[in-house]
Amino acid sequence: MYMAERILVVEDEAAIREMLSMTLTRAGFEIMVVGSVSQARGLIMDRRPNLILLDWMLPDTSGLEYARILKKDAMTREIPIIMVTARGDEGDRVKGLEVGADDYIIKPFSSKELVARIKTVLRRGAPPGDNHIIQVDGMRVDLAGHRAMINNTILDLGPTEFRLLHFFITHPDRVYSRSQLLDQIWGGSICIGERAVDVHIRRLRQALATHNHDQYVQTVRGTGYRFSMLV
Amino acid sequence: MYMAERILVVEDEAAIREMLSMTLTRAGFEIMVVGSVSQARGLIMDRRPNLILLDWMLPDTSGLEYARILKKDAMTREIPIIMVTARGDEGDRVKGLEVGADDYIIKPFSSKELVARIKTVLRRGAPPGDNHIIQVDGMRVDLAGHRAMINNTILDLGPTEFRLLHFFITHPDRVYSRSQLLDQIWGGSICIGERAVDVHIRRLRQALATHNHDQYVQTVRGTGYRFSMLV
DNA sequence: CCCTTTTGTCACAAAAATGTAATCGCTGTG
DNA sequence: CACAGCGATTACATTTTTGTGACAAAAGGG
Repeated sequence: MYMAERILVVEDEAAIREMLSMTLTRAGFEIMVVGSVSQARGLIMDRRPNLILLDWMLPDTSGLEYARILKKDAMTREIPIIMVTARGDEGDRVKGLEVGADDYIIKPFSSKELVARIKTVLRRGAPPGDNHIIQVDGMRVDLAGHRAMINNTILDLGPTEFRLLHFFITHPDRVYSRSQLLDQIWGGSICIGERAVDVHIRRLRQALATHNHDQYVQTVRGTGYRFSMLV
Repeated sequence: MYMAERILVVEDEAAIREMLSMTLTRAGFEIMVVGSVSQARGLIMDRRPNLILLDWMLPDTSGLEYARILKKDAMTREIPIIMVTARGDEGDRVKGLEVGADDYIIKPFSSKELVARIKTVLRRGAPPGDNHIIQVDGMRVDLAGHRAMINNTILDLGPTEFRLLHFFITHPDRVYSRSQLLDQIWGGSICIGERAVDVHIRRLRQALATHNHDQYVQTVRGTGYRFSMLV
């Protein structure tokens, strides 16, 4: 099962927005489009994108500023950013890259070029050397190494269980319904019975249980599941 | 007292030069910037750098050629080199590594990535007198001699397997997708089926298995492969 | 130009992951 | 206590992904 990469487009010009959504959808990406940084903030926490296409000029905060914020927050640092700029000014490009953007593209651009760059950046992944490891109470999730550990013992997880644990550990203390989890972990546009979530929750619990950490995955009757350190 | 590492940047594009000097200075390096190989020659004797950042395309001598010269001269052989290549030159990177470059980075790159790579290469720093041999847990990869050994026994590897092992051993504990490996080891602009990676992984494993070191090459289902000392 | 080595592809085998459905078990309610 | 509602568990068929061996094309080396 191929899972589409999710791209967040932050762009205020309606015409460009339209063009982008058509191009990217046709290229097989799942896209979310917003017109301002404030809208982006809300979305990004709930539906973490694999890449952000960020316009330089925006109505509220400037794209540059937002990129800086994103790259400062450990939560979002890993998400690659492509800046979209109207000017060909080299100075802008330098500033953009300096803030931590991964690439930039100058308007007007061909859709082919855009898609090519997006694919390159996605494939490149995070730079080597900075192993962004999330660690909570003896539990570690290493996204780059695609490994989960408890007290230095490697946890044996299937792909879906790994994604589930990663999602949970980055979104603790909050209940998610089965359909929300399907959206988040399986991707937006799939059709799977909700009960499948139960099964994967169980598989995750089983893996955690070997180290007596299964109490962190909690059932909220009638609502869904929650990951929390508090018992 | 800590002495800043000195980096020589050889780059002809003014914009990139500017970005590099700002980035590297802020990262705490002492930097020297020149625009051509001939300028570099003069400087390098007077003020020996700890690392050279070398553009692939230069006005006089090509970066590749200069790297070869540097690596041939006993005086400069120990200085690590990072090649900077433009998108599209990717196919040639193999040559860069073979000539003795320690790493390469593709334009455009984020400043974060660059700094991370520089630090990695500097940390790796070859002990004096040692002809660039990377050694981990009884495994040795001798880039100059194009040989790999385990416990003083020479491993019989094909060229591709050698590059694969070299890449893995210098980038451990991190999963790489098949397409990333194709990029890194074969070069970006080639068209090869992704499954070719499987085959070479297998050949590498076979070679390592004769010394019971094959468990280090690990499959991460649905994602790619990883080299790690941790089982 | 012949011979050897290296490479990439393919087809099939093997293994692992996944989603479903049937069943079991708990909990609260009337 | 029977029942309904909901989650837990299990088994299993299916699908997806990887491993493996054979093979022919390509690349080098004499």
